Amino acid sequence: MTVSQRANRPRIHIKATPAWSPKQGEEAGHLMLSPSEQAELGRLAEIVEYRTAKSEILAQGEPANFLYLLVDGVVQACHALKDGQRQIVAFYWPGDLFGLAEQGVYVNTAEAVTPCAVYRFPFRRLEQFLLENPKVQQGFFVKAIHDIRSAQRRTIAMGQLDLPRRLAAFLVDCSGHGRYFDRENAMLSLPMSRYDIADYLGASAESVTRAFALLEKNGLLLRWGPRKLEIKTERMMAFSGTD
Amino acid sequence: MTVSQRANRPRIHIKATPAWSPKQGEEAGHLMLSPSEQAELGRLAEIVEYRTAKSEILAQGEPANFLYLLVDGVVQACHALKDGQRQIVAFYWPGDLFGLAEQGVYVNTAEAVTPCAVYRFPFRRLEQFLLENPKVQQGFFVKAIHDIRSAQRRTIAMGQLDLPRRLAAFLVDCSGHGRYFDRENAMLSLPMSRYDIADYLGASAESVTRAFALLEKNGLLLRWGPRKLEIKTERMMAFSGTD
DNA sequence: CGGATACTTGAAAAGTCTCAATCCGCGTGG
DNA sequence: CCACGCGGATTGAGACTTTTCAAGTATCCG
Repeated sequence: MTVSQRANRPRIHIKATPAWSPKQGEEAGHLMLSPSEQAELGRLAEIVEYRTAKSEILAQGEPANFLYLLVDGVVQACHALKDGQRQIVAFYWPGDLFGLAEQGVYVNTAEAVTPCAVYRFPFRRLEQFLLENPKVQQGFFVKAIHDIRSAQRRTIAMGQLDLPRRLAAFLVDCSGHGRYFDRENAMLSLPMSRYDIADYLGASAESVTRAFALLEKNGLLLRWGPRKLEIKTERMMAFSGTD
Repeated sequence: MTVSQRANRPRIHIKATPAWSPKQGEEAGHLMLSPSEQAELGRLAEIVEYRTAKSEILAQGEPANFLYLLVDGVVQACHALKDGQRQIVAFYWPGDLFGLAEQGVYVNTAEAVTPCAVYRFPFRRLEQFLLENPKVQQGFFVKAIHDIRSAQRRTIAMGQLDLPRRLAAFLVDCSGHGRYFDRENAMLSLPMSRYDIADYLGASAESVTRAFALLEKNGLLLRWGPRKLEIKTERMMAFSGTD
């Protein structure tokens, strides 16, 4: 882990679909921040880089002092149960916020799936800043609502879809993140392992493999390697129930 | 459904556990609103009452013009899939907000489980009000974060817990809502049917019944009637994995 | 190139679903 | 007030999905 103070910082991009129709001038799928808001927000934060996969960024049960904005890479939020089982609650992609806390304590562990870079905001100062910048706070609010929707979609998938369909929905999801999906050849580079996918889908790794085999048999994808998949996007979406 | 303009309105109570430790003076588990904020917010809203169970409050796919605050009763959010399956995404209890929208359209259908009363806020005016009242907006933000946590807990339950445990967790949840749980006798009055519970837990109604039978056999509850349950709260929490 | 890890496959066991039949409880009308 | 009827709730049996455990194979990284 490296904390950097480099001058040349990436723009603050927060991904979110609004609850209401986007207003004119808004960049599709991203919150709109004015240059000065960008700058001030950026001043609150440090950039931190995690160079290796599986680096732990924050731990379930620890005091929560920071909110994180993922700039580059993929991060997973894991929740450990008493009996040792773990559920991957979410995968985060660039533009996502993470570091969910309850009563001052992190609810999940966040770890790097790939090497990654994050903005790290001290909670207290961020809270103060948001109070003084209602437009920005509204942006964070919209992002929170966006995340509620994602979480609900996931609940629906877990409750109603069988494993092959859940997997299909997951792959469609992954294909929405440009950095790992080459639209040209419909080639998806999965950053995470079968075990991670299994813990995300609430299934065993073996079942995930079997579900992959099924999707391949039905012509929804081709496995060029365990993590190199050619996706038949239309069929995949139709099958998963994702409209 | 009845829209009322009665002068004597209930207080606006929004239930939420904060992400950070509550500050002194905050009412435990509720957002803190000053009397004037209460009054102004109240002025934005209408009170609407739904006198019969199963009344539809808002419908999936319809244009979203209002955000709802549940004052009294129980409401469920149902999501219908293309193939006709339905998932109950959430049950709402007094103090909960509902009416989740995406791009101006409701994502779920909300219907009354019991007769109920709600505050109904026009989105646009509420949005404006929140921009002008950062403290209140922060409150709504905290509520949204609270709801993200609930949704994540649900994901974990769906992914990791078998049906009896999911049911136990659900019952523990229900027992947290005073109006339907008599702490004196540990007697829970379920407002919803087996089918509703099934669609909430992602299971069949028959399986839910069998799970009830199992919990009873193991001494975690007593069924006085299908919807009258004596809960052994400690054992139930221990079993469900709810700390 | 070798070793460790990740992935895949097979077979038996467990959990849940579906379908069908039955039972209960509550509100209605006689 | 009681009998009836209907929807909700329960129970049983067989089918199907997913898990678990065990073994084998591919892949990646040093």
